[in-house]
Amino acid sequence: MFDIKWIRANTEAFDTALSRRKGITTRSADLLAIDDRRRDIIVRLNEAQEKRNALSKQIGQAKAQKDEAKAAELMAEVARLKDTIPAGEAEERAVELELRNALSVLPNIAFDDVPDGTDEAGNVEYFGRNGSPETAAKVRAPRPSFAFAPKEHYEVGVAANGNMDFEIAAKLSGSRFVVLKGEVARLERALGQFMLDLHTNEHGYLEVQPPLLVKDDALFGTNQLPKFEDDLFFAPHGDGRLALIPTAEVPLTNMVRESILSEEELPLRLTALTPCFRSEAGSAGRDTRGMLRQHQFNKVEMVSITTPETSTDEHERMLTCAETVLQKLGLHYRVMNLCTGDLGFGAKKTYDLEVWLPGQDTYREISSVSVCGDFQARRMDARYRPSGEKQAPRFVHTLNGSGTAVGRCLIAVLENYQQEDGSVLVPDVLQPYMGGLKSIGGR
RNA sequence: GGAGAGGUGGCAGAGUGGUCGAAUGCACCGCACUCGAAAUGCGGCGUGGGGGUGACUCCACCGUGAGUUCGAAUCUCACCCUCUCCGCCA
Repeated sequence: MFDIKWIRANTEAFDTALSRRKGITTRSADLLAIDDRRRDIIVRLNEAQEKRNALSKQIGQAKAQKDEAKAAELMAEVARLKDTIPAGEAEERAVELELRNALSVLPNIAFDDVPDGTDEAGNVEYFGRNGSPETAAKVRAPRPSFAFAPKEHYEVGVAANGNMDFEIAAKLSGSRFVVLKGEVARLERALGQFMLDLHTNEHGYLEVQPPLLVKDDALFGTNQLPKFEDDLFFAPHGDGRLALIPTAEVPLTNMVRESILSEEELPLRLTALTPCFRSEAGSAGRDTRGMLRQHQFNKVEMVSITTPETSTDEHERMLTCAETVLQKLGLHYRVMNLCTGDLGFGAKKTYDLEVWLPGQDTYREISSVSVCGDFQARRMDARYRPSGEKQAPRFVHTLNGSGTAVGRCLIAVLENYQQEDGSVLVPDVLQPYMGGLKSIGGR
């Protein structure tokens, strides 16, 4: 969410930046008109309150001096303000809500180095700071070659023979659910454990087990509300409701909401392995086969809370953390710098990791790493106090990234490591998590 | 679910109708003392929003929301949360 004062001081920059965003017609003038009304109301209200306060103080003094006549006279004077103050307060609340509502539906503005574009076709491949296709090729696994036609993940023998069961899942829960069994279930677990261990042991993230049900306020903080309510599952609770988290970004990021951290605590790096729940409204017909797009999936999430000065560096660092997962798994992938048309609501810049799926003969998103600036911090009221000289609190910057989507990573392993006989080789780094198994689904 | 206690500034903790945005302690910052540090002394130190070129000034905020009152941290009501005990339970 934007700072109206900043908009007022930077109308042109704001309008130019916002016009890069798809389908947004709001401009600074619309917002400043609301703010002008707000200020008018505040000025009038404050004057009335000041008068009331001054008179009330005099009443107290008059009563202390036992001057009842004067007190009565003053009370009559205050009485004339009686209606204007509550009315003014109601007006102020209304216009402040109006401004907040107008601001809260506006997407973040993109960094200058985010490419323009209307959809994913406008995304630009990224090879890291000072990177190139050559430097990337040194650390990334090459695209695998097959002596046979590689199958899609749900067709690979070890999965197709009942260990990835969509029929049973449909009986339990309907479409877009899956039941994993046996070695495939274990592989899913191994992937999650591997990623979590990597980020906690080598990347400095703190492991967190957050609630999977959250309040509306938390969802507002990380931009799911008010605009993306349809993507969520809700559970009734008391007179209200709780939402099943669509990503651990929600609880992890909101852990700092309504607080003032000390600068020494930053950067705060949090990670969690959780199920994620998405209703996938509007995705009817997309990716209906296999477990690419499910209502429930596991994901390892990384969240960083930083100072404004360090957030862009942290973004590159977080990208590297996510890439390391795929590098260690020996999976081929590419990184895309998302264009303005594909950028998420709260992001200033996003890198997508797209893993190679030989069965689909295409790249598919497996991780999304975003820097949000102070956009979410304003919504959450999450600040930090700079160290050193006495300084006012400032909003933190927030970042989030998948490290990575476990379900999709399972797909990638099945497709990339499949053998002609339907078995799947276990990547070296996963073998300790698989009791030393080098292959699954073999005879 | 039942009973009781409580929610005040970064933390602890006073404050039960007016001069309280709020004592005191800790933490923090500055200065003094010191070779330096500790200790000590002095001073400073909440957040947000208006107005003013500025010095400055006004308003709001003591869990949240309503209410009583000329005036509410303080009184009333509802709700939320935390803690203790009991019950139930993975």
